[in-house]
Amino acid sequence: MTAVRGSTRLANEAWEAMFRAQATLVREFEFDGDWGDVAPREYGVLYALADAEDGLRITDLIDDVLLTQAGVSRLVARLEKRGLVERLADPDDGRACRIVLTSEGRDVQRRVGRAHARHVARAMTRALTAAELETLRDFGKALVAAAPSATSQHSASDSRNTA
Amino acid sequence: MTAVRGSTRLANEAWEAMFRAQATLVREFEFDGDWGDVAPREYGVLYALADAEDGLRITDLIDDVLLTQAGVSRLVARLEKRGLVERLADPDDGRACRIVLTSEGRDVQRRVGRAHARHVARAMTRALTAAELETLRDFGKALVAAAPSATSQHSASDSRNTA
DNA sequence: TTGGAGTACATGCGAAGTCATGTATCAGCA
DNA sequence: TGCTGATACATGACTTCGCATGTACTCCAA
Repeated sequence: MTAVRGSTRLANEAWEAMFRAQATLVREFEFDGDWGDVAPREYGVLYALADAEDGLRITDLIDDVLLTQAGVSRLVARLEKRGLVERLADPDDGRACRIVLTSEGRDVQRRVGRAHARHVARAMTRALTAAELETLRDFGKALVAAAPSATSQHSASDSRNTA
Repeated sequence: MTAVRGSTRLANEAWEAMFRAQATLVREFEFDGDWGDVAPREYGVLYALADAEDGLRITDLIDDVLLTQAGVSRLVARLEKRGLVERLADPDDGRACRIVLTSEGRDVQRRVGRAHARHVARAMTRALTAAELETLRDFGKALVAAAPSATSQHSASDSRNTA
């Protein structure tokens, strides 16, 4: 009803601002964060696994670390070689494997996670108030909720929901 | 100000929501966008160059495409080989080069840019109102403004402590 | 003017990612 | 049961990126 034309410009400004903010902060976190010897993407896997009681499958991790299936497979292989995760056979599906944290992997996740959370909190609160953070969180959730759920780039028409 | 403890959780929720939203949309744009034969990162270079009358230097592009100096150098070399950009000698600095769009590069940028802008607008407006987009844009700018400005990691022996 | 430190860019090399494809398993149907 | 297509994962070939380093140029101070 209102001017659709003008909102295109506004929408792109908002996207670009969000994009740059994200990029800027990711850089800051990568650069002077306490990552120890785990790369940010590796930490992403450990973080995702930390909340999964029965482990996760390779395909589940794809959405968490923004990588292709092949990339996740190799990343998990590296983490396994370093003793941070373990590959177990999936009891329900002979093709799949369940990735779980080893106790060392859990230690690393907790240690890095705490430092990272502090860093994130510092970066966010130095710019936004609590009320604004709440609003930003809601915006983020709304954007994800409004997105078409199929994210896989191999099976193009996978319409399953995030568990 | 308010309880720092509780706001740590909120700040991390906001960060994660923003992170996921960005990742989700980037995926969507990459997957079913009209990129033609230019990768998203390559488009980032063309986009940055589109607004620069006198071209940009390699070091200017670093912040735009989120790559190291070496990465930008190679990326520009590829684009040059494909005839989309051109390297000119910088009249003011013999070490530097000014990257400018060729006419073909400008065409590609415009075509891809229009389609991309429409896609971005669609994704943003389907979740947020105009007022919310404005707020989100302001949040993004605030986050960038509050960040420690120079995060250049391209100078090899920069003053950083490897933990 | 000149020597040394700093900056802009390029490049060798290894790490890490994607694409295409292969193997094993699952699911549905005759 | 046997056949067909889809799914989960691994892997070879290739591309791309970062780190370390090299080269050429600029700037400044003595």
